[in-house]
Amino acid sequence: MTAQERSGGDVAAPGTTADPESALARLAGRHAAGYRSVGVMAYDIIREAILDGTLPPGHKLRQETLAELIGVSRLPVRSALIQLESDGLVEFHDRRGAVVKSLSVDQAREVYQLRILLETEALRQSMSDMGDERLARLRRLGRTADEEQEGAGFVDARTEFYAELYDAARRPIQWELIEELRLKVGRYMLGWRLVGDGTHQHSHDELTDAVAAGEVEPAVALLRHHLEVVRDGVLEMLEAEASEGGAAATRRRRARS
Amino acid sequence: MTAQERSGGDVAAPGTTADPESALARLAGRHAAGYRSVGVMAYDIIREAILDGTLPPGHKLRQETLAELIGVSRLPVRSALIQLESDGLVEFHDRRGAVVKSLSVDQAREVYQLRILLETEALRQSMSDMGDERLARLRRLGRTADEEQEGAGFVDARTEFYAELYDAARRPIQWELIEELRLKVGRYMLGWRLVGDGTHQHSHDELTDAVAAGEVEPAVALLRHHLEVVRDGVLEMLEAEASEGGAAATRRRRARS
DNA sequence: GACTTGCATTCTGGATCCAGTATCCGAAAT
DNA sequence: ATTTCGGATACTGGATCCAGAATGCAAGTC
Repeated sequence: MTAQERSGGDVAAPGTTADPESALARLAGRHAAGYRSVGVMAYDIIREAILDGTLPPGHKLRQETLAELIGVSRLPVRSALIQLESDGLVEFHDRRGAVVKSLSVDQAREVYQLRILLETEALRQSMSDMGDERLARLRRLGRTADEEQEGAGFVDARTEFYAELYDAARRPIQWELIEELRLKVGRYMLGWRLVGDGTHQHSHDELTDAVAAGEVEPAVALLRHHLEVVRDGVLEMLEAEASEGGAAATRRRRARS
Repeated sequence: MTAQERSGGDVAAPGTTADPESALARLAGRHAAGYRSVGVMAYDIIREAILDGTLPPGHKLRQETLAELIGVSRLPVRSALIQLESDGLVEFHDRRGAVVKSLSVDQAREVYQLRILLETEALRQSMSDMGDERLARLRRLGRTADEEQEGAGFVDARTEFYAELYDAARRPIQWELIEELRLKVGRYMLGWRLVGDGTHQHSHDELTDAVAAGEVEPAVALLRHHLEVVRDGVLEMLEAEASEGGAAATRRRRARS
């Protein structure tokens, strides 16, 4: 019972989400199974909680609360937070703890600009060296990605698909950069998808077809278009959130450093 | 691997030769001045030690040794190592500690491929929105970068120059990615520069001229060529090191002044 | 009644301490 | 003599403990 009523007055004021505590506890339960080190478990749990919206942007991350929620000491939590800072998901305010980093509209635009640049190039290079067995894997993964609907599995399936599409094994650094960018917008992506109309459900399959046919420019065009559609959705959502959420943010007397 | 470390140079025997120990101790001295947190100090020290070659690739990083060398506890060292892992400079081997990550020839080639892609694009965008005062700063920084010769200042000056050239302030994420890539090859860059013939000493100035004239494609060509030259130098060095140093350098420590 | 200042609470960052495990060396057996 | 098994060593990862700093509250004063 150490978590007082502060949750009502401090951070969780915008009542859209049920309190992060219980949701995060469930996450911790799912992840409870064997991990080699609790540090990476804490990292995975917090990371997933941020990505699926359990911990919304701006949320203050108290080390002790997270620690007892996950069931470990504060130390692995700190390790996890440091990693997440390098990932660009959380932000440290000197001596005042960490908060979930939020993305400005400009930053989101920048991310998609970079993703288009990097991923179209990755696709070109990947297609210049495409074998049969990679193609088969790609088709299987694409189908799975199109089928998976719910949160965690959906993200994982998509990730595997793109890892294969961009030949992550042979271009690890390129893939690392792309993953970094995808991570930054991951939390907003999911939110967008919930309100999406499903028009682009089968984009993976289409893309795979073009790749299988060896038609580079059409495939690149498809990919670019897909990214642009997602970008527009995310930007729209962010802009709405910025104008409407501005009042709430002001209500919280959060001073910036 | 690195049998020499365990044989005695690592654990005890202080003041043997000009080992990483003493060099790192000097670094720690330079950095001793006021830091808000010792964690970031440890990070800076170890990072710099890796980049300037004091801690060569493959070197085993014992937490306790680093801790007492820097003069802090093991905990901030761990924090620093975690951050450096995210930066791609060190590598953790489960339960067996961390080592300085080395770059394969393929990975180096990939890095430069990505740098050319990202940095030429960054230059194009930056030049489409170039003001007078940015140009002035750029010229000043470029001159400084061409003048600075010795290690630390050289790297810093170059970084500032490119930060201005690519308009890091207005495109923070793009700059972040570029920095990440530069970091990965930073350690090898320096080694290459020591044997460089100085032909490209004034590359910053030339580039600034083209940028000032507003000639986009010539400027991009200059930048690309510069990167290609550096890439070839680094790759050449890495290949030589891989073939000749493979057997000898593993067990025999590399003497560095 | 409002503002300022001082004190108490709380939370982060750091240090020390403890347990688990991987490596290394030696001894014994084949 | 070589190989394998067991114990000792030592290092990493985690937990608990401690100090410093920032925030919030309250009391006193203008």
